Amino acid sequence: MSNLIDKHEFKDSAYGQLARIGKALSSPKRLELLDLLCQTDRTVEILSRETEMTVANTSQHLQVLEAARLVRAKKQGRFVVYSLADALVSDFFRAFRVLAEDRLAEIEQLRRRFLEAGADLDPVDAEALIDRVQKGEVVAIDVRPIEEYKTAHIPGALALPLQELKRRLSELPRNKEIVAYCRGPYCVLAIDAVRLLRARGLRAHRLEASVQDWRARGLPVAIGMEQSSIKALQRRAR
Amino acid sequence: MSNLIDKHEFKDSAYGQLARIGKALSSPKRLELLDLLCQTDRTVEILSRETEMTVANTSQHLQVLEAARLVRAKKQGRFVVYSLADALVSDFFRAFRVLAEDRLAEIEQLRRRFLEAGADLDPVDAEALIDRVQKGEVVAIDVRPIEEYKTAHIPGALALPLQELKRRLSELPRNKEIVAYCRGPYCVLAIDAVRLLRARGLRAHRLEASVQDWRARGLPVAIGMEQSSIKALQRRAR
DNA sequence: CAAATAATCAAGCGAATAATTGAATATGTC
DNA sequence: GACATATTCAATTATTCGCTTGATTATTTG
Repeated sequence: MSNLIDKHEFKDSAYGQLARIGKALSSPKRLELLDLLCQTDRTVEILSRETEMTVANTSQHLQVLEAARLVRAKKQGRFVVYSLADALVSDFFRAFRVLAEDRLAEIEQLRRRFLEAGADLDPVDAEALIDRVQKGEVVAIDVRPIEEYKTAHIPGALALPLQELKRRLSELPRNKEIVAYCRGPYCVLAIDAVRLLRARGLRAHRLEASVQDWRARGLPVAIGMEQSSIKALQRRAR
Repeated sequence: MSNLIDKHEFKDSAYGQLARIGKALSSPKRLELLDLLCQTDRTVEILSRETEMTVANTSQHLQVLEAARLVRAKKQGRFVVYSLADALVSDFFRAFRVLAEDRLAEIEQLRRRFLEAGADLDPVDAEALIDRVQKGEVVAIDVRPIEEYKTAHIPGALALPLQELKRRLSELPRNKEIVAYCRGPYCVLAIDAVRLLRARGLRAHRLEASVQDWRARGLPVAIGMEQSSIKALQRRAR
């Protein structure tokens, strides 16, 4: 009977365990890491570069997330690849974001202040997008790094990472509307892409939703590379 | 253009705002307060008594929750009544608890160690409960404080706060099965109730679900006082 | 208007946390 | 087996957090 615990211990440690998850979500940098891992798996070094932290610091934050069982570490050769512990975590993170945006008007204000310069980057209606892509009315481009595209992307979207966008402008039709998307509301890749495209005289818009938001609405998601993107790569290789 | 912000500021403060919610959820005591407020509104003093904290400390924690817009304070006379900012918060808290239980096996172990003494307090099948209550096969009792019962309870359940249980034992039929419920998995009221009833020779079981869990499953919820509970009160008044 | 009550504020202390730095541990390559 | 690379560990510092104590601000009651 030595391992019996009393009411207070029970309550305190039950809430204490819950708080472990809360603590993991209480640091901006950890949330950024989690958001990145929602897109695709990554090594410590890549994560440290993307979040602009030292490797040691990144490693420590990742260990906090791991202790809360939100992410998992897997050793591959001399790399350690971190990934979400479960798809449920991605869903939860989205719910967390929605709650936060709902509660904290400050986030919305921030976004507006940031977007002010680029005028309206008119968010696009998600439901209508797939049809218009299939009909060839618009070209959807995924401006995230290629690994994230491979993990999951919007069906019919062209893989066109922001870094390559300037060099590959000729691949885009000048007479069609272009819709760019990235990791979601806090990601600036699509915003940059739209600004660049508009500066070159193209009709570009931004889809604010991420692939995860897309999936959460019950819309289909594609994985791997698509023919159109492979062809584009081959054209460039020549 | 002075209020424009750059990418880094945007990203940092967006995640910073998110982290405010995370911080609010990172303290066991704050989670306990939130869990209590999911049941019903309360004044600072009552909350401080229920969580066994000083009033000043309770007040401070509540202000953190308020800053994260998870709860709302309303001055009523010389009391300040805190309540959930929104019903969404209750849903989110449940999702948070589910995620935590899913991730942290430690919580389940804790519960098992705690329940060991009382043997199995056989959790009851929620779906079947309503029918059995209506057919008169079982008596459901809500052992939370009466205010929480009034805010929301399982239809047909008798309001029988744990504190009054000992005195009002005679109201319970000795030949029927009794199902007690309280605030949910981390609440010990129903556990105590079942132990007491069993010690008196009654056939008692515990429903682990809270009213909120009940509602989340799409099952009906009643508010206010029910006839059966009012009659019981009147019988006692005579 | 004074007394009592409810809640908040302000100051202070010890513990926990985030980030830096440099060393240590694996792992793969020459 | 020496070396380079990826990651973690350990020690340090500045900051933040949780909690206590005592004073202060509202509001009701006598």
